[in-house]
Amino acid sequence: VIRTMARKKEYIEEEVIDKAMHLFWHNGYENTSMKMLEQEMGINKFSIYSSFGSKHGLFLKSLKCYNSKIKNIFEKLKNASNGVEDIKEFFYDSVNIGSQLGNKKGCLLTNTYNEFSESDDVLIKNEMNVFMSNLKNIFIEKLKTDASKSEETVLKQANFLLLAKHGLAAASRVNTKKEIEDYIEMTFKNI
Amino acid sequence: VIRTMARKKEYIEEEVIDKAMHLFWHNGYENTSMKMLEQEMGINKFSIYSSFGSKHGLFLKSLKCYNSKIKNIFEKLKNASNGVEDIKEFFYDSVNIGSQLGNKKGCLLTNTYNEFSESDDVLIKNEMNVFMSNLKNIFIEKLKTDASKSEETVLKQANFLLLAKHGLAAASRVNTKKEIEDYIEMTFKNI
DNA sequence: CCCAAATCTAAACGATTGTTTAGATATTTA
DNA sequence: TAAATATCTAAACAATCGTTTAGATTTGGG
Repeated sequence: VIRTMARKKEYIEEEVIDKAMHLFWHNGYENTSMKMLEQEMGINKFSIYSSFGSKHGLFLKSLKCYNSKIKNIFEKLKNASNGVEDIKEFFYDSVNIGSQLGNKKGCLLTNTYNEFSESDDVLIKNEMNVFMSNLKNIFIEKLKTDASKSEETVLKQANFLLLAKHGLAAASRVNTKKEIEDYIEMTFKNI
Repeated sequence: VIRTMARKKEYIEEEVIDKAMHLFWHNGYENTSMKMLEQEMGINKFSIYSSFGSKHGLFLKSLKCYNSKIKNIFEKLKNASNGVEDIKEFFYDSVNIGSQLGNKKGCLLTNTYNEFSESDDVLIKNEMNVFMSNLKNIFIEKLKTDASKSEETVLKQANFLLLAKHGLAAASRVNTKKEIEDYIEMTFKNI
């Protein structure tokens, strides 16, 4: 005899993941406790564990949630056709999306990259590396649209932009909008 | 009757602070436990508390220890006289000092800045702000040696370099030496 | 209508956090 | 040498960490 659904969940998983994601974004992984997650998500520990298995599982789900939030600015960059100028706009989009999604600073992925840089968490480090190499490939593709650049130049500039993007995300947590704009403008002067 | 020294300390404070500093540098504040500090410093909790009051106090001492370690590359920058070229060398010195002092990545002050960016720890945030504004002032002074730059340009470039330095320290934790060198070279191309 | 199953609340779990304390040990001075 | 005191070891402290469990509550199918 197959029995189906009994009692229904009183929350929507996507909604509570979104709330958890914002908390991790603001505090980082280690400085976000289950107690804080209970309060922010509006459900208790039992529900969190039955839905996501562990704090770590919830964090991975939050990273995927963040990825889907920023997907459109990646798509925008991919589909654009003005080369370097599009990358510059991508930089602006990247720092602006934080204020759009609840006035958060920096980038959750970059924050995570930094927090876990000395860790040996394979799952998360892999997630980070995929993100980084994807971004680098997009940069390369965009830079290649300028046929006058040698392949060596393209690679060098892609590396430069990758570090600049990483640094910008880190710095944007503690610097003003004006300073950030100046930084982006100066960065692309060199390309 | 005034009584003086009884039993002697079996450790030198400066030495154990140095070891604590390296541990904080590697793991950050929150991810360094008293247990780890006991092992690394080679003394037990009682001694740590009697010498430094608290984990927080020990961390502040570690920051000061780090400051004294990097003091000479700051002095070198101040006393040099080739303008922007000196700042560039300062960037190289900054990333190299980590490998000199025990193969550590990034900069303890920048790591701390990032870890405490959303905290309300006044003492530490103040320490960070002093460091940042000092650095900015040095940049300004160096940039001013080129009389052809307007004051506005000097300020803009100083801001740019400050963020670039911050970003470099963050990125240097996860990037290769080659990528970092490329980044520095590109950064100073148009300054 | 009743029983099985899923979800809820709320308490307890052992481990670890930073911090404190009790008592043994060593050193100095009178 | 004896009394005073600073430093040592090692255990205990309360609070919090992430995780699990026991039991009440709701739901749906037979």
